[in-house]
Amino acid sequence: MRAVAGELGVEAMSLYRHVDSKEALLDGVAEQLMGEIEPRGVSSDWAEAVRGFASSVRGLAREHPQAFTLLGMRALASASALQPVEDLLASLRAGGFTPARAVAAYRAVAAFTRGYALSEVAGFALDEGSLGADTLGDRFPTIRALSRHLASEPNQGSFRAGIELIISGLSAERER
Amino acid sequence: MRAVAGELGVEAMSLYRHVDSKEALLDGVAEQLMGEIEPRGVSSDWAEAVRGFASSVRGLAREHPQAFTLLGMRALASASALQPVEDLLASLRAGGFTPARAVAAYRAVAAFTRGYALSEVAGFALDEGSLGADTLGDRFPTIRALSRHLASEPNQGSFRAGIELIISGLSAERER
DNA sequence: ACCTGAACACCGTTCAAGT
DNA sequence: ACCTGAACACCGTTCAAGT
Repeated sequence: MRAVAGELGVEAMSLYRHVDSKEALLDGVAEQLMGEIEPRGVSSDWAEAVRGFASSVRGLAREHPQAFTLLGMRALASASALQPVEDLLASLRAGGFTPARAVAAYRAVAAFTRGYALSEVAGFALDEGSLGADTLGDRFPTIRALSRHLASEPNQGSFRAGIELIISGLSAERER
Repeated sequence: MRAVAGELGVEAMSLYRHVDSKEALLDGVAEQLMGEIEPRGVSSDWAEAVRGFASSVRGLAREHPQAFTLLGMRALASASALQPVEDLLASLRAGGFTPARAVAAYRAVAAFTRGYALSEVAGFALDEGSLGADTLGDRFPTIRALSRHLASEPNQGSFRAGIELIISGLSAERER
């Protein structure tokens, strides 16, 4: 609070005229962050809407890695934070998903995206350097054998592959 | 630190004999938490290994919701935290995934699981009560229409559905 | 209405000193 | 080797008082 106030050229106590507590202020930051996602409207292609939602959220994480952490364990319910959710759900419904399946699809996409973005911000950190190579070889032969792949930069590819996996699963489900 | 020390019947400064800082202590808690997952060994059924990994991690979140938050933004690399990862990767390799595809599959599963568990701990909070019903109806018609489904308790079903989606996507990919 | 001084009850951490 | 007293430089927050 003191730092924020300092940035505004004011004393810490002044902030309490405008927010109830530090936690409420951080809630506001998180909502503001989600509000940065530019609305895409309802897409006629549900898979494209999934890709758009996911890459928008990941973009937030890359632009504001510190603040993104706040989204990790907060349930947002402000108007600005809900627009992207509305658009995605509407696209899924328009794409032929039943209400129950649209919600399930949304949750799967949101969970993957949130988890991936947080992992990326934290650093995946399974490269060979971060462990004693000896115990690694003995106890974790597979991790050792795959260390080259695990160490590769968390890149666009690995993220895209994940959402395509989910989209592929959703397509299969939709056809049944 | 003062609270932890109190729990141990000791003064706060004593802890610094054993840990470098509060952050290091929290790293230790996170690693201990992951270490609570009982090893399942290498499964001959990769899909079953995916289900086991995912439900183990989610079980952690439900048993220790507060501590689980620590996993949200930490990259773990301790031996105890790596055993479940080793087992899953080994099962995927044994199941016929190439090194690159096994790593991609692991990342997708881990990201979804982490994201879902964190959302569940935070509370999904998209029920009708958490928003002014008026603005909801006007600006977010789809959320409003789906509010009954969105409000439903984050249950076993919604989680299972998500991993089955990923497993289904992985199966399709594996066959290509 | 908005800001501030002074104060309260805390933090994590260091360091010299104790046993 | 392990613990502690005292102290430092901080926190978030309240409240009466200022303009």
